[in-house]
Amino acid sequence: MARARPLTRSEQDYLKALFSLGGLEQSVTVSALATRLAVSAPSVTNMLSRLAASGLVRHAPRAGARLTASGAKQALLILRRHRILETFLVRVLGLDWSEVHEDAEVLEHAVSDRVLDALDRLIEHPREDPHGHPIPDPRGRLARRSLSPLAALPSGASGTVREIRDRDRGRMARWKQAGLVPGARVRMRAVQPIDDVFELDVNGHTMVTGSEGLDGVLVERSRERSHGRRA
Amino acid sequence: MARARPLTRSEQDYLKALFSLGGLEQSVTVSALATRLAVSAPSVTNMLSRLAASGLVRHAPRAGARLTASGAKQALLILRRHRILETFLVRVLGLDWSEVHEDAEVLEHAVSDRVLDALDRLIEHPREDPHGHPIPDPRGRLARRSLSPLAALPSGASGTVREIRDRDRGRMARWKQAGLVPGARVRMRAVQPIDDVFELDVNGHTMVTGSEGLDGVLVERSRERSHGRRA
DNA sequence: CTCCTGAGTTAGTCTAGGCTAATTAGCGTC
DNA sequence: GACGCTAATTAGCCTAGACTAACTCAGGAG
Repeated sequence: MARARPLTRSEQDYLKALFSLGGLEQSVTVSALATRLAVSAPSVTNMLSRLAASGLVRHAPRAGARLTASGAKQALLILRRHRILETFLVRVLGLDWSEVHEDAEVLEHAVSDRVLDALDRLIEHPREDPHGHPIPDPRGRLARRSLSPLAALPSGASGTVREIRDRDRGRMARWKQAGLVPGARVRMRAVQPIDDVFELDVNGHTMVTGSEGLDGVLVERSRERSHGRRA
Repeated sequence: MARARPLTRSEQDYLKALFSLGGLEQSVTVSALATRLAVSAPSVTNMLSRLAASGLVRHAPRAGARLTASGAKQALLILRRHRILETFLVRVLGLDWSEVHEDAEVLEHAVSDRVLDALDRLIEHPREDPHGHPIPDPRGRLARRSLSPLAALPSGASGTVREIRDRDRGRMARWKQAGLVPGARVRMRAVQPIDDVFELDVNGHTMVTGSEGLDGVLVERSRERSHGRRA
């Protein structure tokens, strides 16, 4: 429970991964963490017990790990730094939103609170980062939204892209080129589940694609003019 | 001589300290480095031999260490990052120039080349940082200037402040308040070496001070209207 | 009910980069 | 020329955080 010293870089990375894989409730397996962080399973077990000793995670042997309230708060504060940095990198430095992730990943551990606040002020306290992800507030609270994967949109339904979650830079760049960015209006023209082919309108243009990674695109369903087969 | 992997953070810090204490020519003692970096002497010996093995410093046992050409280049490139960051922190984020050093110290190791270039572009490729220090060019070349410590100015002589080198934040803040910043015009009204009292005009205002730390203020002597007792 | 399999843990090693304590090498003094 | 001071080096240890190899346990197949 005693956690006097500040979190090390690795500790922060584990907390972030834990949050991103399991959120606030779900528990995450050792192997999922190992894959995500590109480390071996023993490294994970080892770090988890240390984090458990500081009261940041709960770790039942052979049953995965889950963030405690205090761990979740830390994770959200790191996420906040990450997203503020990404927004800065894109909006002020003009870097490409499909490529800033790695930079933010490093800087989030290096930037002092003073500099972070100044950056946040400079970009005028945005609520969302360039991928459309909501930015936690300074106390670590995150706006909840109910979004669905683009691939789950029934044919005929339409919505607005809200988040891009993919980790594949190439794919993100392609999507960006196709106009599939946060804020874009999309309509599912046709779904052929057998062939795994999706035909959709993106801001007027038609796009045909397989489902590969399409669940990394989250949309907000539109209520109006719902002439699709909704339940 | 073999140096495949990128420099670690500590290695970079040692190179920077070596440059700042001994420049390109002079050799630096182990204890000076230990003091500057706030580590023990054995740690310094240890790191020096590693740097020597990578061909970045020359280290004769019990005779101090000196940068090699390649070490000097690395040091200057790090200095470049540091100074670009300080300039960004002051000019864009509006932080106080007497307080940005620590932040730059951390960020210089974290910022990618891509982000550094973008920052440099944003601040329009300055030649000097907010303390007046020249910024090395992208190939690690530093403009040479001939400046003298303010305390060495004979009475009657005047000049322009070019650099503030102090590491004491409080003192820097005081100087800043008194107008003793890069670009300020100063004239030495009177020097009383016995009492260690200096009386000077700074941008019109008169300032009386002891020599304490005054050699951290570097001025460029004016040639014109030299009615002081110059040699 | 036993056995196999695979996920997870334990044990032991490595590297970077610190540390303290003990030793050595010069250098100045007498 | 011996003495002692201080700077530097050596020796040995520590922590964070990784790794591999070897062991263990729980859950599904038979």
